Amino acid sequence: MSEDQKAPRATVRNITDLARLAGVSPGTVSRALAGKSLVNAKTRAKIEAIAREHGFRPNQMASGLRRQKTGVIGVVIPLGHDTRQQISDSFFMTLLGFLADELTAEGYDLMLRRVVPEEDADWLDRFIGSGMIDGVIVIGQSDQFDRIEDVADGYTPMVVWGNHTEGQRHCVVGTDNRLGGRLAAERLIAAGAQRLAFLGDTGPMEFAARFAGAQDVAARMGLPPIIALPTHLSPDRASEEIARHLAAHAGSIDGIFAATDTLASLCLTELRAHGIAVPEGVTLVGFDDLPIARQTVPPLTTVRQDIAAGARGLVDLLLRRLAGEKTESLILPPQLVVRQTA
Amino acid sequence: MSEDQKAPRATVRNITDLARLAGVSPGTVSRALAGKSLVNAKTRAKIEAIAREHGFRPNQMASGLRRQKTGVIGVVIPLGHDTRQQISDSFFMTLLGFLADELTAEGYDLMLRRVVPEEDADWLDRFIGSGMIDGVIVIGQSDQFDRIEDVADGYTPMVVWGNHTEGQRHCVVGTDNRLGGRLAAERLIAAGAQRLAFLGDTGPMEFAARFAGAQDVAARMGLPPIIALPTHLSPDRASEEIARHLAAHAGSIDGIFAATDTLASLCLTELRAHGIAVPEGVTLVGFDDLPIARQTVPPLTTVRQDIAAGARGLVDLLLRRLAGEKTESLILPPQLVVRQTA
DNA sequence: AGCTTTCTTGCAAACGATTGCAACAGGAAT
DNA sequence: ATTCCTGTTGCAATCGTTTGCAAGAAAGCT
Repeated sequence: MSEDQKAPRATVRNITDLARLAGVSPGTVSRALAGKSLVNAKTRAKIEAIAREHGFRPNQMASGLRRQKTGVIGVVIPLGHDTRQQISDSFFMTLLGFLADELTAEGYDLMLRRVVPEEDADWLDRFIGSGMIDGVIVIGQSDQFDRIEDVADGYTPMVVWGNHTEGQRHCVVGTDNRLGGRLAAERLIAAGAQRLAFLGDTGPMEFAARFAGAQDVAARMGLPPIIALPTHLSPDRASEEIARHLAAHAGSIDGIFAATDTLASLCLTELRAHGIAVPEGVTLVGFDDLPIARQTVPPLTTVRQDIAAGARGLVDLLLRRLAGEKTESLILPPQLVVRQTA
Repeated sequence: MSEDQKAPRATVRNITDLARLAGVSPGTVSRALAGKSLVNAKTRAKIEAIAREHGFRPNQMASGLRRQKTGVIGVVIPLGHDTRQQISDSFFMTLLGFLADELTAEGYDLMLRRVVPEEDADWLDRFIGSGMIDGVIVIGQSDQFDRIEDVADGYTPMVVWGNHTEGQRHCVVGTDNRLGGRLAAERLIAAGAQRLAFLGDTGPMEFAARFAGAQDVAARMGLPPIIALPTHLSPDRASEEIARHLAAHAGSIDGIFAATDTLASLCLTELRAHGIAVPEGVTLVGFDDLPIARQTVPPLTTVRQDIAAGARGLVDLLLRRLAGEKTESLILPPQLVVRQTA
């Protein structure tokens, strides 16, 4: 009777409290809750019952401290100069969503951190050294390639989304951007364009590679070099920049390769505003194949990145690295999706 | 000399190693690194120098365990029946981006967790009880209102993004969806519509409130009740569902209130496919004012939610609650943005 | 019965940082 | 010179869980 009254009242804050209630030692409770085989079935049942009744869960901090692993994977997004935009960038966000799925499926939690490398040179070491994460996924190299390289040798459980460069030391997962750029340029040319432009910042490595790929094709075909029309990525700034570019190069270009679908979509809007028909007046190809590509008017021809496969690759490689394996980078093939803008 | 050689070689894994190098006790190192005032300036400088030289950072797990606070805020997204879509949903993702900003600015880390309540009834308690987080932000009530209510009394540091219901116990931040619904309906009617439809699932509370608000207006104006055209949220399924709805109700409706801009955009595409002009044949209003709303053809009239303010509110309230304050819910006013679809 | 196995369990030492308390130095005040 | 501060520092307990080791019990073997 007094037991019936006391039991629910007692708060179980730790394994020791629970052990007392169950009449066993803390060690046994730990083993029971961890599902180890070395505990008697009846004892385990009893412990589990009490735990359930009190809604008790072992403290992950303590567990993490003792086991020297936390069950948390860090995901860090370094923001370039263009601070604001990137995280709201659909591509990264979609990737993040898939990452969350994959990590959850593998029993890991996800710790998200945005960093501005310019304000905090130490961003990567700080995250890694915090002791809070078992491994780290870096989304986008931004302009931090060197810093990532510096860390790569000393810290194994790291995988990066980005562009692959010959001989680099850090493990990367990403689309073959150069090939993607080639596909885009080939399509523009096949659709009749001769004087091409690349729309977007060529600073980030991924974009630079896309630009280079397109340039390859132009050179091979004997066309004039592709001109770069730099923009920021945030929609508001990009829109006016695009308008300016269009005004400046009105008649001199007939094919545009946009660094991302987002830019392509904005470009489409500006083209309409300038009374330029697509694909009749100018052909246009985007990159990513985000959902928006299907809904533009006309629907956007673009180069598809398989984001889900990318997320799967990132997590898979990271887990293998956590298991001590030495892994190679993973380069995914882009795929041209022909719709109506080129 | 031997010191010069030995110092860089020695690995500093914890505060004790560092203390040995500095010739002080671990306690002093802890105080120095924590920036407490009770340590001599010279000692502190020396400790900091050694720490920097060895790239040492105190282990957050241990610190968290001892201090009983982790510096991490959990952000959990409960996924409804419609598992896949939600996290890639632009609205939630944008909110998440802003949350990351705000939390970072306040010195907190963000632990992201997706859960499927149907598979894991215990999702909220599990997260809270993990000991890994100081507080939790729930993004979207989904169909978990009751469970959230259950927890609200026993666990203070929780704030929820969602809809406010009279007398609820958990602290919520959200847009006044009912008012938003009224604004949308009023606009549709002002633009000449008489027979309205609501496009979207009316299950989630937010959507139900938007629907109800619109219904209020229809009733007040003496119009026939608004019919609900349910859809899923994932673009692929939604598209065909919208097509079906349009086929079924072709001539019988002249104004559509879409639950989200994403749906509105899809709807616009389907309307075009059906040869229905907007706004001449049908008027259309969306909800959210996502970037895409500006880029549809024609640009979308919509009801704006101030996502940045929402994120700020969530974090602000959560911090106040962490400080022990008892806070009220925060209801943000929606704002009609008139473009060209109504 | 005596001895080896096989299961279960308890004990106690970690994991690494924090912090109340006490101690000690050096200086100021008496 | 004695006493009292004030400012620094060390000591050791603590946060809650895990786990190697050893002990005890039960069961199997000769």
